[in-house]
Amino acid sequence: MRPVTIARRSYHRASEAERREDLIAATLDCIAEVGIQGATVRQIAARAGVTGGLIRHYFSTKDQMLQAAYRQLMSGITETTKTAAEGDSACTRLRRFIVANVTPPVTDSRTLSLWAAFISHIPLDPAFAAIHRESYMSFLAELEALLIDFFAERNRNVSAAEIRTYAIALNGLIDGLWLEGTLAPDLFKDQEIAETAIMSVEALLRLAPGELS
Amino acid sequence: MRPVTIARRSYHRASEAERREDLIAATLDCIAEVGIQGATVRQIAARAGVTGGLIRHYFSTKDQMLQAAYRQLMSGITETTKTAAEGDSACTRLRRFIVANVTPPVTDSRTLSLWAAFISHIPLDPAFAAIHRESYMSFLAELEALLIDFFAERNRNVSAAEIRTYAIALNGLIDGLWLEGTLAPDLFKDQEIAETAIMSVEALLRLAPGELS
DNA sequence: CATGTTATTATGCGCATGTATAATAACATG
DNA sequence: CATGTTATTATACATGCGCATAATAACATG
Repeated sequence: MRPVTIARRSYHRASEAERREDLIAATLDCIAEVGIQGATVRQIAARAGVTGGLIRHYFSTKDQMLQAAYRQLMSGITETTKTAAEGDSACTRLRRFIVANVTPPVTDSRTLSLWAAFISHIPLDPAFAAIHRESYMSFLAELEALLIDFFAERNRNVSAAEIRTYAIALNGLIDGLWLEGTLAPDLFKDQEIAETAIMSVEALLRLAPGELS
Repeated sequence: MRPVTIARRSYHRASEAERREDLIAATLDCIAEVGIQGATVRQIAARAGVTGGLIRHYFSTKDQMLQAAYRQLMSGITETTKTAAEGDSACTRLRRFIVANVTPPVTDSRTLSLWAAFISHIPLDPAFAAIHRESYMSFLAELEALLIDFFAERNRNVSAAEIRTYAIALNGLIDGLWLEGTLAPDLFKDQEIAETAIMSVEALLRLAPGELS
């Protein structure tokens, strides 16, 4: 046999940060499109434009890559809603925060599919449970801060314990409406979920109807 | 070679109904314990006490078995809470229904893990979406019936549209509290979730504090 | 421009997967 | 008690999986 030169793919050496980002993005894309079962190392690598072996260079195991993807998903959601919650008055900020959580781009079937896939791993793997806990507590803290400002603005005296209870209830309501509104959007009229959210929060906080609008 | 008699497992011929039930139960057990990734045909069969090949005798594909399992999971939950919602007055029935939804055995990490695993398949597979829709609408109908009775009992006139809005909001709240209370039970004091649920529903329905207890 | 480092490709291994098919044990029926 | 039906076991097959390792192309450095 004479020596044969085997053609080899040319490639680009990326920085660690951007390669990791690409791999995580590809992981999320894969899970969203073909489920966590179909999100194989090879598929993810293909979607990221690299070959399978590279993954082990950035993540010691596939599971660790999944955890990184979960972390990024949740911090992305938190970021989006936090950005939406801006405005002059505390009332406006609270309203915008609520609406943002039950409106696109947060109500998106891709996001939901990803969220659920990771949620189902929480009882099986402590690492996923820790990530959930962190993002849940951060969400709760954000909500509590908004509520404190809101009540201060109205000179209504509310104890820390009450704030916490309100935050838990509001978070539950928002989560549930987000879930159902995203899972079966055609069951609801346009804006129905957002309007229901606002009306319900007014009631939950014992405000007068329309006080939040 | 002389003829060899190969030993073969002895077995019991079960009725179609009970075998299907066993297989579905084994499927749910498997998903809950090792996730949807680990729930392989062989593992499920082993847990049901049969060999792998049998599954194809009852389900034409693994996916169809998963769908059957999802259907059974949801109808089980619906059944449990419906049974809990009994009592003399509509007020009692409504209160018990709410509490049942955020209290064991419904708040159970096994149930949650199963629920989430299936939810994540909804955007990927219309068959799962149909099952979700059916169970959601049945839940909503149950809630609306309870609310109609409740308002009738108090001679409070509420339109059908308002009933629907209330049901959507209550369902969201219940779902969300169930979710968070089950995912991280240690974050909450004993009964905190159930008490928050009752207080919140009172507020949502614009009742006086304590009116539901 | 030569050299060393390493990010990336390429390839292989052992094993598990879902499904198809043939043999057979269990039971129903007459 | 003989016979036919079929639920169940057993086995095989092609494929894909996660992970390990060796070769190499790309780039940084002097």
